Amino acid sequence: MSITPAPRAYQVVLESIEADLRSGKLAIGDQLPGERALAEQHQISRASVRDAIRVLDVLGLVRTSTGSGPNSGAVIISNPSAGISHALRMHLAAKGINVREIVESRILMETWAAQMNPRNQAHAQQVIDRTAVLIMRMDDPQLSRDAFHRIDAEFHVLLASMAGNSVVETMMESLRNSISQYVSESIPDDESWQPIVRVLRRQHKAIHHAFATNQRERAAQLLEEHITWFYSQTR
Amino acid sequence: MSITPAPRAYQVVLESIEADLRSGKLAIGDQLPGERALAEQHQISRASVRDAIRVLDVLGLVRTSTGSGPNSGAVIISNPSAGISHALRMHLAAKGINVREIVESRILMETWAAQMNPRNQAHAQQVIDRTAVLIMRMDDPQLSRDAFHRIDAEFHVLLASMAGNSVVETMMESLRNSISQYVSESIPDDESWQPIVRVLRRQHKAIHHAFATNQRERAAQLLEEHITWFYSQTR
DNA sequence: TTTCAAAGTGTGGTCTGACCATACTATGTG
DNA sequence: CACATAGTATGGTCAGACCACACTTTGAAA
Repeated sequence: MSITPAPRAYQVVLESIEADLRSGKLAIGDQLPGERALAEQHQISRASVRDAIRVLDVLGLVRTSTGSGPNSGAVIISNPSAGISHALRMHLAAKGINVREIVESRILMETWAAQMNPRNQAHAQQVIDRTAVLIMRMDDPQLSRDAFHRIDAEFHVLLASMAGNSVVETMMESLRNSISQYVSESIPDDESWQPIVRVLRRQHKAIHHAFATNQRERAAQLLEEHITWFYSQTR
Repeated sequence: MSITPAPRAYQVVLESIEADLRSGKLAIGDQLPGERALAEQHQISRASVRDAIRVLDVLGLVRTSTGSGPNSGAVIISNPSAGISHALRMHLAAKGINVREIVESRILMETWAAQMNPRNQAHAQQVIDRTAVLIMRMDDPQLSRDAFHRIDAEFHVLLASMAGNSVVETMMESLRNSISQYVSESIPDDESWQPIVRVLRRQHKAIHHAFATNQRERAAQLLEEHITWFYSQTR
C-alpha cells in the first residue's frame, strides 16, 4: 500500500537542480544545460523541462534568453524578491492577504532595520548619502505620481538594507511591490495627492535627518508614523 | 522606437487571472476555466496556458487535479507559504541567502508576534491549548527526529499565528520550511541529538508557561534564547 | 422503481515534432 | 586584417496526439 504519489515530471528536474546548487556543482552566474540536454538527461520531454525552467524563472532563480553564446539560455541569478513579490501580489489579489497585514509587516521590518546596528559601517554611510539624493529627486514638482512612488520605494528599501539582512530586504521590496498597484488606485485624483506629497517629503527629510545624526530609535519611530499616516490617507 | 518588449504568452494569462481576482470575478474556491478554453480565449496554445497554470500552482494560488467534476481542474486556493517557501528554499540553495539571515528574521518575527496584543482572544487561548498538546507529543521518546522537527515547526508557527497577521505567519512557516533540510543535515548523529532534544523540550515548556501566564515579554525573550541556542548547536 | 455496473466525457499530465526569432560563432572573401 | 555572410544552438511557441483519472450518464438487472 501507500505507493509514492507519482511526482510530477518537472519536480524531478527542480530537485536535481536544487541538489546541484546545494552541492555547489551549480552556482550563480552559471548557465544551465540546454532544455534539450536536460530532457535527455532525465528521460523526459522538453515540455516538462520547460515547466521546471519556467518555475525557476518566476522564482527569480534564472534569467532566460534566446540565442547562443555565454549569455544565452538559462543563467542562474538570485533575485529572491522577484518570486516573493509575485507570490504576495497574487495572494493579495486573491484576498488571501489583506492590506493591513502588509502594512503591519512593513512597519515591523523597517523599524527593526532602523534600530539594528549596521553590520557594515561603510554601507550604512553609503545608504545615507544615496537616500539624500533620492530625497532631492522627490522634491521635483514635475515628478509624476508613478515616478514618485518608485523613488519612494527605493528610499525605503535602501534604508532597510542597512541592517544587512537580505531576507528582510527582500521582504520589504516584495511587500512594497505587491502593494504598489493598490496605492496607485486608492489615491485617484491629483488634487488629493498634492497635499499628501508635501507631507511625505517633510517626513522623508525628518527620517533621513534622524539616520544621519545616528538617532536610530527616533528614526524608527518616525518611520512608523510615516507609514501609518500614509496608509491612513488611502481610501 | 521603444516597442513593448513582447510579453511572454503565459504572462498575458497571468495578468488576466490577476485582474479577475482583483475585480472579484474569480474568488477562492472557484474553478479556473479549462486549459483548452483559456487557450482559445487568449488565442494562444495550450502549452502557454499551462505555463501560467504551472506558475499559479507553484505560487500556491491554485491546486490542480485530473478528472472531471466540481473538484477537478485548477481550483483557486490561497496558500501563500507554498510559493514563498519554494522561493526561499531555492535561493538558500543558490547561496543568495544565508542561514544567519533566516535565523535573524525568525527571531524578529517570532518575538514580535509574541509581544503583540492578540487580535482575537479566543484564538490566543486556543493556541495556548494546542501548543500544550504539541509539547506533550514532543515528549514521546520514540519520536523520530523528523517527526520532532515537524511538530516543533508547528509549535512555532502556531505561536506566531497569535498575532493575527498572515504575512508574518506565512513568512515564519516559509522560513521554517526552507531551512528544515539544513537542520536535518547539520545534526547527523543521534548521539549528539539526544542531549539537544532534552534542552529543547525544557525550553518549549518554559515558553509555553510564559504565554499561559501572559508574560509576553518574557515569552519573547525565551523564544529568542531558544532559537539562538538551537542554531548555535547546528554545524 | 431502485440499484449499480458499464460506457461516456472532460480534466490535467506528458510526449513528439515542428517552426520561429535571436545571438553568438565560424567562415570565407576582399 | 576587416568585415559581411552563412551556420548553429538557444529558448518561445504551436499543433496534435495519447494517457490516467474522476466524475456523469446510461441502461440493464433486481
